[in-house]
Amino acid sequence: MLKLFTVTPARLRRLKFFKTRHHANKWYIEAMIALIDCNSFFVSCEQVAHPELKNKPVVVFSNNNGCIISRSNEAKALGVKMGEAVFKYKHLFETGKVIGCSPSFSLYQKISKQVVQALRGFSPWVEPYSIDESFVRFGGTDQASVLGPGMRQAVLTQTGIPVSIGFGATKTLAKLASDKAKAMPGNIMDLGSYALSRVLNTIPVEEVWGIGYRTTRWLHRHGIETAGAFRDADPHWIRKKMGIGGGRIQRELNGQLCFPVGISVQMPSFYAQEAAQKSLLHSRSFPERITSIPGLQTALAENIKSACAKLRRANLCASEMGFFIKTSRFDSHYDSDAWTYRFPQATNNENEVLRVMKSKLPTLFKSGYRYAKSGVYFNGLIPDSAVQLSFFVNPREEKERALLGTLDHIRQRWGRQSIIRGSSLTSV
DNA sequence: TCTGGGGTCCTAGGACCC
DNA sequence: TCTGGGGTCCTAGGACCC
Repeated sequence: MLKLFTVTPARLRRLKFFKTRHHANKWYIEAMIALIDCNSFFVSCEQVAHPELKNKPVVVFSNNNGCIISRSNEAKALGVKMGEAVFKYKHLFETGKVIGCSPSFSLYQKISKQVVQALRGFSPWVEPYSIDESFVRFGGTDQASVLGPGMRQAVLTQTGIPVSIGFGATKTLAKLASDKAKAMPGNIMDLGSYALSRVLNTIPVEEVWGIGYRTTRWLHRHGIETAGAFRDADPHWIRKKMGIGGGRIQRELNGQLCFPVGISVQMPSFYAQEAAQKSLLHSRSFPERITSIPGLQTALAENIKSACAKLRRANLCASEMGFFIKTSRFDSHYDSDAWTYRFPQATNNENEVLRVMKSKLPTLFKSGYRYAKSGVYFNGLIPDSAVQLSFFVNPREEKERALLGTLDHIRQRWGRQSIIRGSSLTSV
């Protein structure tokens, strides 16, 4: 229930679409929120593209085929765990008991958009939350028992992707419901229609959206083990100890809407046109450890080129950049160093970024360290049309801009390695 | 000697999410 | 031997201003 405003009779007539109720001298508008969660999304996408993989134990690997990021039900049944290193299941892959796929993120993004499109047929309020999840808002008079199977069928026919759907009065409750839905027949769960208090008392508090590892440990120390116990804890104490975020989660568990649909907490970057993206990061683990400055420089140059290409594709410029190098947290000495730099003028020109990186890298580098990963990030993103041209425009600037646009074009058409700079060959 | 009470903006780091 | 990549939000503390 969403406490919006004092409801006058005139407003009430306009809001007939929603169910309203009166409680403790306040009017509430009842909304119903659904969270649609694609089942084993990356694997399901691979099965759409390669139907012969259906009903088989299949997993999708991360970049470098390092760890497992998606599993089919058959693979789960064989004991393959989410996020685990691939080498731990070497025997399963070598004997052909489990099929492993390298990831194709552009395929996943394409199908993700199709899923969102299918959902838009049911409500104007669809908020993509992650690559495989969307929130959808309905009016209080809509029936979950009708909408659930309808949406599930529509997504399946239009995209081939099976989904689980959870309904609740708030995003937090809908999220919990969708977790439960995975184990329900039909993959649909309506927490609004259940005896909510009893269900919440059976759910471990760490399963609540926004309660992570640190908070869970802290809550346990204070004897709060379940979602129900968290909901019933003293609100002032929660607000004081956990901040504004904790207070919101608690209120949402009580059915009071704090995270409206449409205002995204987090939005996948490829939906950036729907909500301005604020930062952009590109990072990669190395196939082998790197121990020299030239090696790191080559890796960072790759990071920078990819990140700048992303910026230009999105017609964005960055006000600030940063880069980092780190060792592996599985090695004996974990170490991470980063440096940020504010541009005199927002840019997406990789040559400028490269210059900054090359000049600063030697001061970050520590000899004797075995580096495992590098990355570059951009903050303060603004549309490139909004970049204020400096009074003293570098005449080279315009030429470089044109050249980069041409390079982007060629790489898009003939592949990333089709054209490279002579200078990038010498830096290895 | 005694030394107010706001406000804003920025940044680094923590926590969490998928 | 081998362990992903990409995001957001909130808070505390410092600088600065009147």
